[in-house]
Amino acid sequence: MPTPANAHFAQTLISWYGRHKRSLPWRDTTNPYYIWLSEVVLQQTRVAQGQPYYERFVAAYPTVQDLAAAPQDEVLRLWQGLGYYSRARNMHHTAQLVAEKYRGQFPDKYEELIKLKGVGSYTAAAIAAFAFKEKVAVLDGNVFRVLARVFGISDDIAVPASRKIFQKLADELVPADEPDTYNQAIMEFGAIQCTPLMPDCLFCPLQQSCFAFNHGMVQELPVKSKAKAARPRFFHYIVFELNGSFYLRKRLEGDIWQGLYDFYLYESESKDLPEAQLLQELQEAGIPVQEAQLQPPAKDYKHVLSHQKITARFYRIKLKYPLKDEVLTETRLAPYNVEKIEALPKPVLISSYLKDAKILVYL
DNA sequence: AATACGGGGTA
DNA sequence: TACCCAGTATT
Repeated sequence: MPTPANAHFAQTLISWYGRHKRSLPWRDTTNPYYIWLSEVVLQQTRVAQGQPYYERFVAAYPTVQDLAAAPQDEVLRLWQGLGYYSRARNMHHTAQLVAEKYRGQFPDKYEELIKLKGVGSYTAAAIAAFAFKEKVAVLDGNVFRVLARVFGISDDIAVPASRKIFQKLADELVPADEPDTYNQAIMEFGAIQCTPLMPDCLFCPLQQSCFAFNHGMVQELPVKSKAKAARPRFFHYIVFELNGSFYLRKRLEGDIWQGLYDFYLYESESKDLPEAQLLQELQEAGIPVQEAQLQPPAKDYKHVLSHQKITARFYRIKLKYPLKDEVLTETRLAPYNVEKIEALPKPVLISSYLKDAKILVYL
């Protein structure tokens, strides 16, 4: 049973939610497939950014069987631009498992859900609560923030060990009768009212009982240690062109953008790479290129990820003859015409270049 | 316990 | 430009 204080906390949030909740497509269903889809899309992603993707996925794949049957390239292409592409790969994998092994039925318990690839503690709790009304607490960034402020918890939310503290409290707060509404409510409250930067404390229904507000610590909570600086990387892309087709290759495991397509890539340790050295590298890779063929980069592309700061240059080369088979095998490059390129899943950096270079005109 | 994995929003 | 956001899998 919740303590009176806990019951008040939950009731206050549920009441606030009734008045302030946004109308979002995944809130009108208890279909675990749609709820799972929305939760995976929304991992590490703002609602405004994820919603169009969710709608496109539902339209393209109305059932888990539809998603399971889709080619990976198509799934990744729909995911293009959302980032953290392992989400899409794991989602696809899980769709195939559910379709084939579970007869299209998602597990209906937290303990089973969390075994699915791409479903961690947050997503398992979200599906269990929203689709099956299981009494489990979701713990996402919003919940961390709201609990840290209201209850005055100063543990660093960036360190995994703190999770136990927050999870225990979150678990105690969930009301047995409406875990679904309560979990939606606390996340929505964090996203709209108790925001990271300028929380609306003036009109907050928890103002009176909020530790952070009462102690002037709203700016200080939650405590979160800073991430280390992104590592710089320098990419030199060679864009081989032949009769209106361009050579691309699918990226492998072990680096960013696994499963997405880009060009022949030479990476250097520092920003500047003499053209002669680049030609030398190509020569050694079995690709004889004359200096005259090489169209120098128009500009530097800066592409910032949370953990890497990429500077990219694109060198376009019009070939007179196709690349040799040995080279294609070695580099895994293959020629694609413009229509094919459009359909391939590509990193945003590659899409930007394709647009600037007027290779793809609609994006 | 620490690190890798995207991209877009805001001040 | 600089900083902010915050789930899952892997090491």
